[in-house]
This record gives sequence, C-alpha cells and structure tokens, in this order.
Amino acid sequence: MSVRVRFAPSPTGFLHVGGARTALFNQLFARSQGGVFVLRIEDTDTERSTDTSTQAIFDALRWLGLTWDEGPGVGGEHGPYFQSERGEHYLAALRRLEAAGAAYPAYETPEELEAMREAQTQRGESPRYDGRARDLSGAERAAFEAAGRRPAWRFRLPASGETAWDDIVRGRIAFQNEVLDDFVLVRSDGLPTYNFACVVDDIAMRISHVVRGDDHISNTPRQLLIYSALAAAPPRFAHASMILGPDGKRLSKRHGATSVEAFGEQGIVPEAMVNFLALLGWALDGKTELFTLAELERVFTLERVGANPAVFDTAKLEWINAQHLKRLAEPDRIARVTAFLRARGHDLSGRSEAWIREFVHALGDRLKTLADAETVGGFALAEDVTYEPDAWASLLQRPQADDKLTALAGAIAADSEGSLASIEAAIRALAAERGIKFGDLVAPARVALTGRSASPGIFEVVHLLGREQSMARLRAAAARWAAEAPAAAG
RNA sequence: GGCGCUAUCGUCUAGGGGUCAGGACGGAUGGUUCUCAGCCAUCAAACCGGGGUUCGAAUCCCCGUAGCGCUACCA
Repeated sequence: MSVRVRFAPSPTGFLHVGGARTALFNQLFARSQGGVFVLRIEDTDTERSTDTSTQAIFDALRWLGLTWDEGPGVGGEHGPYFQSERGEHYLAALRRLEAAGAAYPAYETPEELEAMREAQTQRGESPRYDGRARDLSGAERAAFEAAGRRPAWRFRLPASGETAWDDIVRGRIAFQNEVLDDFVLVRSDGLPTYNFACVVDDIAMRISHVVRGDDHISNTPRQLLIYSALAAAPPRFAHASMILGPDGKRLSKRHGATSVEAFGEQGIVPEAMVNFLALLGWALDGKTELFTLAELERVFTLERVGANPAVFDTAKLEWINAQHLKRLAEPDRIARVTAFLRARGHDLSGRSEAWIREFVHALGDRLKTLADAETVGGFALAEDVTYEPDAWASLLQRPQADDKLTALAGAIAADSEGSLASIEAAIRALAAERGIKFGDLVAPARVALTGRSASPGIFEVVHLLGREQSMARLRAAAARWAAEAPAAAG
C-alpha cells in the first residue's frame, strides 16, 4: 500500500508551532516512505477562515522548507484541495449515509440544544444529544420544514459496542460507543462539520496514514464510525503529543511567539526550527541532536515518535539555531545576516562587499540568533556609539583611561597602513611601550569604540570602524572620561 | 462531572526485569583567548506515589495522584 499523508490546517490564524510540527512529521513520514504529502485546507468554518490565514500558512510552510506533493498551487489528481470547493463530495457521502440509515435530519435550534444540555447537566448527566430526532416521521419532518427549519444531519450512532484502533504511537485505544452521541455531519447551512469532511476527503484522497496531534484522539472514534458506515477502510492513525509552554499548559499566544513567522523575525533560521521541532516528540537515538531536513527525511519513523507532551524550550531552540548558523557556508551566512539586518531597517547600501564579509566574519560564533547581529555588531552599524551604562561605569573606574584612549588614537592615526595586521602591531606596540598590560589597554578601548564591555576582537572592531571613526570615538570617550571621572572618583 | 492520553535530571530525551539509568540544552566550576562568544575539561541534577508479580521492578500489572486534551450545527 502506498503511503499518502496529509496536513490539513484550518486557515483561522497563523501557522502555530504545533501545526508546523504536525506538517513536518507528515512530510518526514511521507518522504521516508517514498510516499505522497498532501496539503488540504479545511476551510469549512466560513466564520473564521480567511484568505490571509491561508496565505500565511503557505508562507510559513514554505519558509520552513516544507513542500507538498499535492495541494494548493501544485494540483494533483484528488483535488480540489480546499474543502470549501468540495461541497458535492460531502453531499454525495451524506446521501449514501442517509440511504444506509446512518444519517438523519434533526431540526433543533441552537437554543433548544442548549436548553437540552442545561437540563442534562442539572440532572447530573453528561451533556449529549439525546437522539430526539432519530425517528421523526415524514409528517413531523414536513412540519418542521413547513415552519421554515433547515435540518442539521446527524450520525446515527450504534447503541453499543466499542470503537478501537491501534495507534502507531500509543498502541490500542478504545472508546465505548455509548459515551459518544449522534454528532452533526452536515450543518443546517449545508456545510459539513470537521469530522465528516475530514473522513470524506481522507477517503477520496486515499490517505493511508493520519498523523496529527493528540487533541484529535477523541475525534477518532467518530471518524472511524463514519468510515465504517461508508464501508471504507480506515487509515492508520498516529497521534503525536501536544507541545506545551514552559508552564506546562498548551502552548498559546500567552507564551510569546508561537507563530512560525515570529521566530523568523526573531532571527531563528528555518533549518533550526525544523531541527528543533523534529526533536520535540521524536528522537533518533537519544544522542543525535543536529539534523538537516534531508537527513530527517531519511531517518524519521513514526515508531520513534513519543507519546508524552513536550515543553517548548526556547533556550534549546537557540542553541540549535547557533549550531546551524555555525554550519552555514560563509556566503550563505552573509546573505542571512544582511537580509535580517535590512529587514530590521539597517541600510547596508553604502557598505562594500568586503566590509560586509569582514563584519559577518567578525561576528563569528557570537550569534545564537540572527538578531544577535544587531546587538553584537551594532557598534559598526550606527554612526554614533551608544554607551551601555554598566560599560561606561566600568570605564570610569579605570585609572588614566583618557590617557590610554588618546594614546591609542594617536597610534591608530600613525598607522598609515590600516590593515588588520598593522592595527594589531600598533596596539601591541603601544602597550609594550607604555608598559601596560595588553588587556588594560584593550578594555577601555572596547568600551570607547563599541559602547559595550563585550565585543568582537578589538582589531576587527578598529578595522571595521575605520581609522577616522575609531579615532573620533576614542577621543570623544577620552574627553568625556576626563569630564566625568573625577566626579565619579569623588 | 464524563471520556481519553501522558508520567525518566529544571527542559528535550535514550534505555528497559539485574545498567555506575546514557546523551543534549540550561546551570556551576576550571582552562584557553584582548572581552564576549566559541572550544576543552570537570561537577550537580531524574525513573510521580502506593500496592502486586518476581530471587530481583525504574522497566510488567493494578490502584491512586497530577498534568493535559476532548466533551459545539470550531477545527
């Protein structure tokens, strides 16, 4: 049997990390099995579905590097891939169910249903549809129709028995049919509900495995019952666990960024996001941590997907991000950093290619995220230095800092070559000549030049800034030190 | 309330009737370097609780507890 899986988001918002992981697992499973990955948009909720969301989901999927074999934009034999365009399939399936006696029209209004549930709750019963419309006579139906009521179509649930399946990640799961009720298949406005549309489409699209979050476990028996009523063979199911926030609650906006695109804006690269997501609920051997998408597509198996919920750990994401950043080839790394900085509003147009290359090189392994390029490299991106209060305070503590800074400015002025090597030579020579420790000369210079007490190597800093800019910053800091230091000392 | 899922270091996890319960992130300490980052080394840190089965249970079974999910004419 050929493997066909699908990711079926509803376009009611941005692609959430949980959805992204579900999409990823589907693609990984499909590719590892030489199967087909289908994308289907479940937009049967016309109230909440928007084109903006649909577009955002496509964008997020593409950003992650995920590619579907069938679906919007690429077509396929089993389209259309928007549920809103598949109305006739649902109606046809409903007719079959009706003919088989497995579906019946129910005319209750939302208010009546609400009243029914309330009464049940009062009596201490669990709220569920009581089947009052199960056996309406033709006359009763006609009366409702005459009164202008449109029916919702409900599924006639088997009175007893159990519905079970062998879940790939959890083993056997069984539900007693009696805990279920006659759920709605098609709403009174003619649109199918999720459980119904999902099954009809999964059958039509020849889906062999349903890989999704465990919040769908309790939908599964209903869906299985529909498969059976439609005389269709059900797919295998694999329910991955939820992704939780650091507080153990289901991950939501309250936890900060949860849309995939927000992570991109924070400087996470898609390779890292994919890697991290894969590790949330799946492990190859408990040892290997770093994977590319291509590697994952080779080694992924559903059997190794874990059943326990996983907490989304930003620190680990950033570590993985740093690892991927380190592994990027230099031109790629440069492209990512510059693209990020431009998106953040930095104008790099006046910079030479060589300067940019050196800038990125100087950033080195200091980037956990691309956003760090802005903080670590900020000194070179703006015309003026901004002193961090703590850094400036520490500079004020240093004896004769103005003297050292002025001397350094002089040494840099005298270095006509201005290369990385000559800068190093000049600074080392000055330290030796003054009899001061190299570090004691560099520390104040670092603050004066970058405004911070941590920065890339000092020679790179000077070189990146250029002679004029370096001298200006050194002298300005010296002057300010001279003006403020005595007061600080007193 | 009902139903369901889950339970190994703070976090992601490996393992699974007899192990020093392994790795990674994060944390701490030391080394290297002009700072930071990186790199290297070292350390602390876990089998939810109670019963049972067994020579032996973290592992199998039962019960409990906790967390989460579902309980819509949302998906």
